[in-house]
Formats: sequence, C-alpha cells, structure tokens
Amino acid sequence: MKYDQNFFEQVWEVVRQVPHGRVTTYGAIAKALGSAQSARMVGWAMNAAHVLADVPAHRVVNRQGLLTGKMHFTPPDAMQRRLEAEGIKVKNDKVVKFEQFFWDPQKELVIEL
DNA sequence: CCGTTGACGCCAT
DNA sequence: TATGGCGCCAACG
Repeated sequence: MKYDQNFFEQVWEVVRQVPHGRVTTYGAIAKALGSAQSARMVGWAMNAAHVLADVPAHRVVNRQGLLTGKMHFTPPDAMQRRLEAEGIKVKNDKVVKFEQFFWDPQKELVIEL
C-alpha cells in the first residue's frame, strides 16, 4: 500500500472497487488497509462517505452480514433496497448467503492511488 | 487538552 | 449457541 491520504480516502478507495452484486465487511476493509483492529474506523469513514455518490456504502456490512448501517441511510430501507436491486437477498436486515457474495478486498483489491 | 462516542470484532462467560 | 465486556483509533464537543 502506498497511499498517504486520510484514512477515509483509503476506505473509500476500497469500497469504490467492490464489484456490483457483491458485498464486503468493515473488518475486511480495515485488514486490507493494515488496520485490522480498527474496523470501527471503517464505519466512521462510511458515515463521512455518505455524501459521496461514488462510494457504495450499502455494499459494506458487518461480519455477520447484518445491515447495521441501514439506519444511516435515507430512507433507512435504501440500503436493503439497493442490495436487492443488485441481486442480493436481504432477510431480516441480514444478507442471505452472505459468504457467497462476500468480496475479499485483501484478495482481489488492487490499490494504485 | 481530555473524555465520550461509534455503520466493529474478538474473546471470555 | 447467545450475551456481555474489552480493545482500537480517529473525530467531536
């Protein structure tokens, strides 16, 4: 990794590259950034990224595949609706077969800022 | 400058 | 398997 920018930008860069119809986790992103223990920071970055149109925050869920951040969307059900629009089934605020749609940034992400 | 907070995650009960 | 507590690190008041 070679970025020198704010932690937020690093997170956004990763989230931005999440393929359509796929999801990832806060922890995975944090780990990909080298701050595996700071998954919380990823969530914080997402909050800040909420204003950015090119950051699909709805594709980022927690380790259990739960849409913990849906309440931060407007409206709150926008997150689930977008995921379903991409072919991802959401049941009771959690991604169905989450592991199947999981996209590991550490494995496929290529950061070249 | 210091204390609290938070879209998380792991470990101990 | 389910619940609770602690750690981590940056932003906010």
